[in-house]
Amino acid sequence: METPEVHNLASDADIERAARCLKAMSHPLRLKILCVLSTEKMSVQDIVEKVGTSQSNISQHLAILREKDILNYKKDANRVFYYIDDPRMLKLIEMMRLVFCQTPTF
Amino acid sequence: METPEVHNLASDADIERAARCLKAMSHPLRLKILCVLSTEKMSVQDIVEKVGTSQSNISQHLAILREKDILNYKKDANRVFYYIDDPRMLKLIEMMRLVFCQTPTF
DNA sequence: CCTATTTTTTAGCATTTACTAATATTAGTG
DNA sequence: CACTAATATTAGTAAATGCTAAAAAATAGG
Repeated sequence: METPEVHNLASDADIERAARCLKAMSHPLRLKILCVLSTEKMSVQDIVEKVGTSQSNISQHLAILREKDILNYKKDANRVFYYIDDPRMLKLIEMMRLVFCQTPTF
Repeated sequence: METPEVHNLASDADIERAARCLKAMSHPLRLKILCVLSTEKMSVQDIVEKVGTSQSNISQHLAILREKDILNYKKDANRVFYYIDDPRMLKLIEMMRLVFCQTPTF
């Protein structure tokens, strides 16, 4: 009996946090946004063009990522530039690429 | 539109696949199930005890993970043992642990 | 067969999600 | 100020999700 409970995402708090983050990443458009932003800071308009859906839709997805602290942003005059601040998030995205793309993985 | 576009989860197909997988992992109970199974094969009953919700609920979550090919299973008499088959999935879970737990982040 | 145990499936319902269309806000420009 | 461009917000609606409770399958043992 593991009394001290080791289910290796240590605590339930960790689990909740991770699940919330995964959920935020688990929509195709949001994942694509993250991929696009993993290499460069970008304005909403640019994201709209790269990702391809309505401006309103992108904005709503950006809001979700923003609220979950997955994206950060900086206003510049008329425009808003979004970017990924947290190195852990970058690492995670890189990991996804490793796992989900045409990869020999090991 | 799709110019030779590198948004680094290579294709939209990759994105869809990754998003579907992430979505499957993005529920606290399912994530906990995955964590628990990342070290050992386990019967449904054992998972119920480790994870903690109704048996029916666990079974439904297992079905979701199974249908997305995230979990594999083996029947043994009365019982069904679930396990993670894909080494990429194991790698991903390990990654989550690195990113979401008491982490040095790098 | 009858029964007990383990697991899956189903039904019903409340909640959340995602989208479109329309409107509002913010900032720059003439 | 009026006008335009960029972004955010709101409202409405259709679909998906997650849960509980109840019923069904599957398997083993007497």
